[in-house]
Amino acid sequence: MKISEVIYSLYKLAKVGAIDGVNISTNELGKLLGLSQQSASRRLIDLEALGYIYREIRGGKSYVIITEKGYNLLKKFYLDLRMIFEKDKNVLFRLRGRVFTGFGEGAYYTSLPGYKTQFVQKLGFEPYPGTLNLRLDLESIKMRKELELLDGIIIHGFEHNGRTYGSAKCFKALIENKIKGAILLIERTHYGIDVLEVVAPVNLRKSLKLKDGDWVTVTVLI
Amino acid sequence: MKISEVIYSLYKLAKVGAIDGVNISTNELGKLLGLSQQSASRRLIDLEALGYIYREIRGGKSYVIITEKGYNLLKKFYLDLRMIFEKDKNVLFRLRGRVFTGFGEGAYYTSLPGYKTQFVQKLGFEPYPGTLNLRLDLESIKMRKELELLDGIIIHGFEHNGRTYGSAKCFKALIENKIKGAILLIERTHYGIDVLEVVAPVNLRKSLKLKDGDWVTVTVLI
DNA sequence: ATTACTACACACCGAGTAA
DNA sequence: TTTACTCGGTGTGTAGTAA
Repeated sequence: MKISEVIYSLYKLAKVGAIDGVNISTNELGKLLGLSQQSASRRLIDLEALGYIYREIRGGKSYVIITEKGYNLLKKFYLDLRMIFEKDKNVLFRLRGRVFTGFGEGAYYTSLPGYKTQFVQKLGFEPYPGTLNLRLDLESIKMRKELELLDGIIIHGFEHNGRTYGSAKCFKALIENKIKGAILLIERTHYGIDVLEVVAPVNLRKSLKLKDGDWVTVTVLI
Repeated sequence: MKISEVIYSLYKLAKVGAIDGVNISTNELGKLLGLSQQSASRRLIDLEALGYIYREIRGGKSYVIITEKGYNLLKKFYLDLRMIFEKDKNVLFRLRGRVFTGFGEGAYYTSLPGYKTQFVQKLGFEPYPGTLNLRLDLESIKMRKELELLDGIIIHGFEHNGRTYGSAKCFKALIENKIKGAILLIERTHYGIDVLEVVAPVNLRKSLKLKDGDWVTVTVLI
């Protein structure tokens, strides 16, 4: 059996739920694969013999579940295709969260020369003293976790008068499709992973007329 | 030629750069595909005849570039796999666009019984008569193009009094993280691809206090 | 070195059919 | 209804070879 047929069959099976297990007749499968009932039956037999699926008869129909071997084969294809299609695209996340008032320390940190000079040099703007705090929605928290894994712009920590100041990872971002700024993933933050801190050259609260509870969209540019 | 072979061949070709164009001998391609030189040669001839690749001889070798038809086929395969593997992330895309006033025909179409009953049945709500028109930003237009390739919820066209009404593809969506509705990709629309039409059970302009030029974020859900 | 034709072999598909 | 066997036709791959 050709590898292309294995992949195509696993793909069609996965599409109807065979990763978690699916009850399907060979007739139905045949239609999905563009084959006769007889050929679909043989296809299942072959896939099972090769270890790509597990199969049994349940209620007269075939119950099919893709094995780990089959899952890994299909996933490798998926990841290859992702490389192909997402390679030279500005990978983009769009996070969304509600404004809230934080501890007010953002203003202190962003005005420290040890950080400020790095911001100017690496982000191209002098940050307005203070960060905009957003409490992210569920999907944005997932995206934030992916951002943690990515290489961003590193703002290095430093030591001053015996006190250490932690480092942060930044990504350039567009706030509300209007204002260029950056998001900060701060190493040692007092906030949880559901909080995102945003900096910009201007006072975001004022410029965008924001008040606590307002939703803000941040487009991360990579 | 079987579709599975077409996809597999395009995948291997894309992997070595055939989306942008690649110089490859039939011998090399044969090795990639697990075929003889002769079969690889025939494979290229067949793919070209079917319109999936463009091909010419350059410097003694075959220069191969995947056509739009081939690209779309492979991309659909990729997006399907993404749906399969990323289904636990239930956000597909986050589109963003500015409100504008359209021709006002949305109200007419959404109130037609031929469409309305399908909306209720397939989307689970009766649409407020009228659509919200959004002019998308650049990144959202790219996302919209990807949505065109995906399987969505199909609203079928129909004929009434000798006039035909086109079909549309829908995706459930969350507008401004607040209101459940759907986006419409209309088959025969008067607008360009930079326009997205949004429906919801309520008057979105009123509920979200929107006016022309306001930015709106639409989260497309699986 | 290339591509790609012709000829032939065989793997694969579907019809018929059994269970 | 199912699944899945046998068997015959054919699509697809390869070898040989030309250009």
